[in-house]
Amino acid sequence: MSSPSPKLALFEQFALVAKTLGHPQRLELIEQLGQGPRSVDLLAEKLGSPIANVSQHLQSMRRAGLVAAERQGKYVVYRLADASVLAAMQAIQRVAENNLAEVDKIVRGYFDQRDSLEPITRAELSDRLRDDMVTVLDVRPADEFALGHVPGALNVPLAELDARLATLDPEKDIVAYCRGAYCVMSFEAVSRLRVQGFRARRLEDGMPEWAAAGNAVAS
Amino acid sequence: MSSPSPKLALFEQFALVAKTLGHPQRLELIEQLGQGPRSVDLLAEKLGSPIANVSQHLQSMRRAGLVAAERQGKYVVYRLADASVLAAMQAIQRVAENNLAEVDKIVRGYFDQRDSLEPITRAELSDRLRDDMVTVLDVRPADEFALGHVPGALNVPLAELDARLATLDPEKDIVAYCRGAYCVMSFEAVSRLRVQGFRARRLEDGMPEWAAAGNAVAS
DNA sequence: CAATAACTCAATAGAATTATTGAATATAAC
DNA sequence: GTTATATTCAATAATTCTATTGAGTTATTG
Repeated sequence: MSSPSPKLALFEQFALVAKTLGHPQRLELIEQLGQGPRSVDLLAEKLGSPIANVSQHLQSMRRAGLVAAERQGKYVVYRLADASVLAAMQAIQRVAENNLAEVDKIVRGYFDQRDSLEPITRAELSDRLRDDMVTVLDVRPADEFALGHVPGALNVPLAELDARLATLDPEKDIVAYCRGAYCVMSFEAVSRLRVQGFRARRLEDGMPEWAAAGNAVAS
Repeated sequence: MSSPSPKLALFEQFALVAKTLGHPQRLELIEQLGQGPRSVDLLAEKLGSPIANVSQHLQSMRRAGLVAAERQGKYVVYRLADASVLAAMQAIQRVAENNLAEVDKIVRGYFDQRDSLEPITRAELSDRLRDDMVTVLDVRPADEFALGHVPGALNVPLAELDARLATLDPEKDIVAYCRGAYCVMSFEAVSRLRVQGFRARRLEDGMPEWAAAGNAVAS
């Protein structure tokens, strides 16, 4: 805690933020919180981790200015501190995407269809939405959909995709979105839809970005 | 290295990037490399750290995709992997700036004049440069200036500021820039210039950002 | 006012990170 | 070739981080 120069003191604060972002589980928490405020309980369930563990991660994230907490009855509800947190996570993803061969390998290695990787931009989707030419698929689990989603989106959780193929209009293009840019469920959904002959693409990023871009979140 | 789900594998890669950003010394290295490629030797001298230590940090940064290295004669020259690295560092600074009271405290606590904190934007500076109404001061040490700077800037290292006050035109506004947005030398310079009656402000960010915005770097 | 649920706290052991030291390697200069 | 310089490597000890466990708090429910 003893920092002689203000420069070092500042860099220590910046490092605290970055270091706190540097843990997979905490990134997952940010991904979840990007969709809206959540209780410790629910987050722990989503991550499949012990509550005490998640609680500690959340507290270190609060100390680093990444999240804020508020008690609501018997729950403590955490939310992202502000939009800059998602921006920082995206900036980090961008670095990894550009410069780590491993990232490319993981994405390409897991999904066989190359074209399933080509995303559609938000602007493009907005255009085509006006003409009603496209079905927007929210492939997150039903409980996450229920807690907030983009208006007009159809909730088809990945687990139910096969069962609900018949209800999808094969004449329309399909755009699938998920939690965030690297939520793999949208990759998987598009891959499987294409095998079935649908014209499907995934949105370049997920719920929080699209909601932030002016599409109100329906609860 | 055993990652069952591709999702976790991806998040581990992202975490690697963030974790590697999470150390003050490595952030300082990025600040230095933001100004241009540098040898291990020079970086170690700038940071005042043992060469072996800096070398190890640089190597971990290379593994995380933050920097690239190239041997040039007996030197090994490191550079930032790409522009996304600086963007990520800025995004992290933004989070700290918005959400950590400590950052505000450090900046405001160290410099007494509040108005010295109000930065001028790049766009504003560009406008006023056309009318030749402003002196642009590069307050970095002479060796860093020599390795690359913004054309038209006057190099007045902080250490020589007092001695060179007489050579500055008191009729013109002064804009001071430094290494990056949080390089404290520009704060200090503006503060001291104001005490002497100059109309001085600092640029909202530093060398790399301004150079990236289309102002070629002169060597 | 118990009983329960949600969360935090404290303590601990294991793992990872860091700085330091001195040896090893690669290149250039002589 | 020998020497000097720049960098990396390897080994170590000190520190920090992480997950786990169980106990302690706060708030709701009956």
